[in-house]
Amino acid sequence: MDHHSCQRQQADITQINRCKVRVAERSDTFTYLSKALELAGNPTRLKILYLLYKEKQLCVCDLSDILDMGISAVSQHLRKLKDREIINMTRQAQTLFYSVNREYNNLLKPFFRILDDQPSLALI
Amino acid sequence: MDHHSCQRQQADITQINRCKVRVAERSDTFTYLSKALELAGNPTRLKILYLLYKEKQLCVCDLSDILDMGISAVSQHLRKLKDREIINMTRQAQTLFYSVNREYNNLLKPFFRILDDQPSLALI
DNA sequence: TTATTATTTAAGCAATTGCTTAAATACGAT
DNA sequence: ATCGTATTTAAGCAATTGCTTAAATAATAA
Repeated sequence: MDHHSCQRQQADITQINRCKVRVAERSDTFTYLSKALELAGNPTRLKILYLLYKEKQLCVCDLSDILDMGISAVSQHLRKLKDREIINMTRQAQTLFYSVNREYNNLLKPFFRILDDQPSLALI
Repeated sequence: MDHHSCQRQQADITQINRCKVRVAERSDTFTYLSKALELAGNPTRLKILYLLYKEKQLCVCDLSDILDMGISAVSQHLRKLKDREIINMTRQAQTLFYSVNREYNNLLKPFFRILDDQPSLALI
């Protein structure tokens, strides 16, 4: 479908075409990044990811306790993260431990750093 | 409401309490970051943000052309970004130009860099 | 085997998202 | 004033999200 109903007279055709190329060339990267950001953009999931980053590994039960949420609700967040391979799972007896996948640990590190640098409010 | 129905026997109470403190101390930062990531996590909005970053400023009409989407749809994405002050707006005659707010430009720079580093598929 | 513990999965539902279409607003030119 | 251009805003709706509750699965212990 065409949408170019709006063409302002001073539109810079060169700029518009350059932008179309930028987007087209990076199509896969936009998909990759937006899927990761979409998942990290939920406050509960961002907390889960940060906690896994700090503690190396946690189980659904720990997270349920920490976040004061139902186990099932947390489990479903973990499932979404696991489905996109943002986190890994390992079993130790009955307990399933989750950890952040190395690749995504690096991708999200700038945000984890911001959370690390957070000055403690407890000092006020 | 209490949710701590699950208490595995080997649960590390010290770890759980440490995590609760981590989350509580960073409550505002989690909110701030997750709101930004939530907005950047939509593929259309990530493209808009990257294009504004590269081109300094664009109007809704340019973006509509580049992304092959209706002007109204793009305008509503811009509104969400403007409401959270992720982008700024300046008028030049009839045309409204949008640009990325400096603070969020820095916050999202790691992702913009990944998009910049994207090897051109045109070379294959 | 049966029970217990730890967890996932399925079903259901209210709230939110992202689009479409149509109406409203704002500035500029005649 | 009136018209054209550029854009936002409102209304409506299908699709998705994130929770709850209840049922299913998996490993261990008795």
